[in-house]
Parts: sequence; structure tokens; C-alpha cells
Amino acid sequence: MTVADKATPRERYRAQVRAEIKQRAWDQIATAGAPGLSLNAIAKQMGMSGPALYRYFASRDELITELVRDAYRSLADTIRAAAASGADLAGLGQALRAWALDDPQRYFLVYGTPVPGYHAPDDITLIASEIMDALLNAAQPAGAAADTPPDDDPDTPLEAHLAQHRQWAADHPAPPAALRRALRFWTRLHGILSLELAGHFNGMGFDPVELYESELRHLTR
Amino acid sequence: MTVADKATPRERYRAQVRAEIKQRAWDQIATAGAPGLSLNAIAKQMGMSGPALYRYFASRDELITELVRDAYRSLADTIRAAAASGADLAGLGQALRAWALDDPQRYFLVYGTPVPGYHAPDDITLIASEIMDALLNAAQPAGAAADTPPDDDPDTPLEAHLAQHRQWAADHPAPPAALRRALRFWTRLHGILSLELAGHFNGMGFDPVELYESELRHLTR
DNA sequence: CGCTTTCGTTAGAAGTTATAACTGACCTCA
DNA sequence: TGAGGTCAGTTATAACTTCTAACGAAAGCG
Repeated sequence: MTVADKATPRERYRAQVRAEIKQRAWDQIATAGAPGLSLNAIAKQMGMSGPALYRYFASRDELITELVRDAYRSLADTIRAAAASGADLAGLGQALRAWALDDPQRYFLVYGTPVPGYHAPDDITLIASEIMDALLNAAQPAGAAADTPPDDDPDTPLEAHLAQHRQWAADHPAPPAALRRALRFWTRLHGILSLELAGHFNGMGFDPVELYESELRHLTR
Repeated sequence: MTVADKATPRERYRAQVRAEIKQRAWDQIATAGAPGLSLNAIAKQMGMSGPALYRYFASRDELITELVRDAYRSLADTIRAAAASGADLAGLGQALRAWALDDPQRYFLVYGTPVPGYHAPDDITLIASEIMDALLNAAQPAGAAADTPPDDDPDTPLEAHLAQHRQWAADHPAPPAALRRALRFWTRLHGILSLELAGHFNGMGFDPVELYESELRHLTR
């Protein structure tokens, strides 16, 4: 019994139409990118005339914001699910890559070029910090200081800085080394994924997955 | 004596108008991003009516492609200039960061979200490989195998793969270790810059430059 | 059954890119 | 110096886009 079943017929219909709009929006974005999204085209595809869509989304921006929210939510769920099934940092890396390759434009909706004026709603930044939280959890291994610390490249100046500037991890007990590790995980993997999905490796001849795996090895050694 | 001086008055005028169009296009992109670029608005700003611009650029896409080309050219020149003045890999990293921060939207024009259908002209990919070349030069230190190899994190599987898949560096004598180093330089620094310029570090409290410098230290240690 | 809410419609305003046809100025060349 | 061609910029127009306003009709609720 899903949520939709519990609502009035009108609400069910409304939810269904909204879902179809979003689905077709995803299709358009996948083939033409976010700037190629056209409300009019969606309406025509659905057999209704332009302005009808404004009953469901106040503006084109609101629709896109909704898609961004869903993309963030999807990524957060993917990461959390991987973490819940016992994946270590390397496992999270694999999950992240699979999620990115599954729908490149969805990845770019989250991590792509921002519109200068745009400011994400609070609930989206909340999801972002949820992702960060999962990363921080995985960044401090189970037997933390017990056995020989299998650390990747430590960096005292950076850790000193992070120790004093950790608003983003204020409510997380991770030590500076884990903060550093989580940040590197994020930035390094995003660097590869972003360039790969944008096609900057095309024609170079090597397989990006080798580079990705190599970075994962170093991050978790 | 610049190129403009040698041309006919008509060509000089034409070049000047083209330059002014591009300048205003940059201004628009800086404040509204690439999707916010409007040919009509530029024409009005310049005191002429819409279609006049089509004498100078065949389409909006052609104008943007021209801007992308200039952005690539600017980056390549910046990197080459740094390399020519004796900068090592870390120095190139500093130059790259300065260039990116100087005009974030210009950076995104090169490394931002791609339009799915778009394929860059050959001369642009040529500039890209020119950048890669400068990176490869700096990635193999002066006294390469002479003294104790001050290597960052080696990775045999990755280097083995790169040794056999080096089309992108076919005409460059750099050893696999240098290929790996150049690739990591590129992807890691882009990862940080991309997230920083997109504002993903906003409100986290730490200074991205610390992370950037830390990565540079590890890449060049 | 009647009232109200909501959905979808058409009409229209204000934009956009881009093309076609025309005018007028400049530049070259005889 | 005059004639012709080239080229810049114009207006008009088509085909789009987002989005608002006003209206009709259908569906749900008391």
C-alpha cells in the first residue's frame, strides 16, 4: 500500500500526472540536457496544451528544482543503501560511479555547472549533508586507532586546518584524518567522473575505470 | 603592429565589432551563465537591431563555440606561460587555480556540463592536447631517473594499463609514471576547482585552498 | 441536487533564434 | 570621377519559448 493509494482520487490523479511530467522531463534532459527542457513540448507529448502544466508546476524553474531534489535524493539513497549493506569507502566509490554512469545528466544536475543566481532550497542542502554524513561514517574505519592505522596520504597542515574548520562536520565525531579522507574521496572521484561523463577522456584511449579504481585503492589503502 | 593594423578598414571594423560582441557575451555569461546569453540583448546593448549580429556570427551556437575556443586558448596560454617561466607541476597547479578563480564561468565553459549532442571542432581538441602536452612535460621532473625518484603514489596496475593505452600521449616520451601523474594532476585539481566554483563548499567552513595545496604537495612530493 | 474546487482550454503578452528581402553606405576599379 | 559590387544594418515575419488571464466544463463534497 503506497502513499498514493491512501489519497483521494483527485490527489492520486494529480500525483500521477506530476510523475508523468517529471518522467518526460527526465527523458528530455537525458537527450538534450537541462537547458533543452521545454514545458510546451512535454505538454504536447501528453496531449494537452501548454499552460496546463502550470497547474502542476508553478514554473520551469520549479520543475527543474524538483528534478534536482529527486536527483540528490536518489544519490543519497544509493550511498546510504551501499553503506547499510556493509560497503566500505571503496564500496561507496563503486556505488557512486554506478549511479553516475547510470544517468550522466542526472549527475550533472547535481554536480554540473551552476546557474550564477540560483540558490538551492534548504531541504536540498540538507540532503547534501546527509550524503556527507555517510561519507564521514565510512571514512573512519571500524577498528580506527586499534590496529596499525592504514592511512592514505596524511597531511599535517591540512588536518590542522580541518580540525579548526569543521562546521560541516560539527555533529560528527570523525577525527581530522577522516575529514581529510572524506573530502579527498569526494573531490578526487568527482574529478574523474565529471571529466569522464563530459567526454574529456574520449579518444585518449585509456579506460577511466582504471584511473578510478586506482584512486579508490589509494584512498582506502 | 598588430594583425588588425594590416587589414582593410572594413576588416578592421568587422574585427572590432566581433570583439565587442564577444566582450558583451562574456559579460552576460559571467552574470547569467552560458544559457542566459541572448543575441538580441547584445544587439540592443550595442544599439543595433537583432538580426544585425548574424552578419558576424552565423548562429548563437557559433558564438558560444568561439567563446569556448577563446577560453581553451586562454587556458593553454596560461599553462604554457607558467611552464615557460620555469614552473614545476605545483606551479602549473597554482596557475590553473588562478585562471579558474579569475572567471569561473570561463572555467565552466571549458570543463562544465556538456550539451549532449555537441561535438567540439577539431581545432579545440587540438588546444586541449596542447594543454595535456604541457602537463606531461611538467609531470616528468628534470632529473627523472637520476636521483631517488620522488614519486607520488605509484600504482602498478594503473601504470601497466597506461603503458598499453597511451594514444593521447603517443608522440610524447613520458614514461607511464608521468602519464599517471599528469592524469591525477588533472582529475584531482579539477575535482576541487569544479566543486569550489560551483559553490558546493559554501557554508562548510573550511578553505578550499588548503585542500588544493595539500593535493599539490602530494602530487609533487 | 447544488456549490465549490480544480482542471484544461483558448487568447495573448513578451521574450527568444533565425530567415528573407530591402536600403544605404562604402570601396574598388575602370 | 562615375559605375558597380560588396557588405552592414534595417524591417517584417515565422516559429519557437515561458508564463498570465479569463473562461468553460467536469468532478467531488456537503
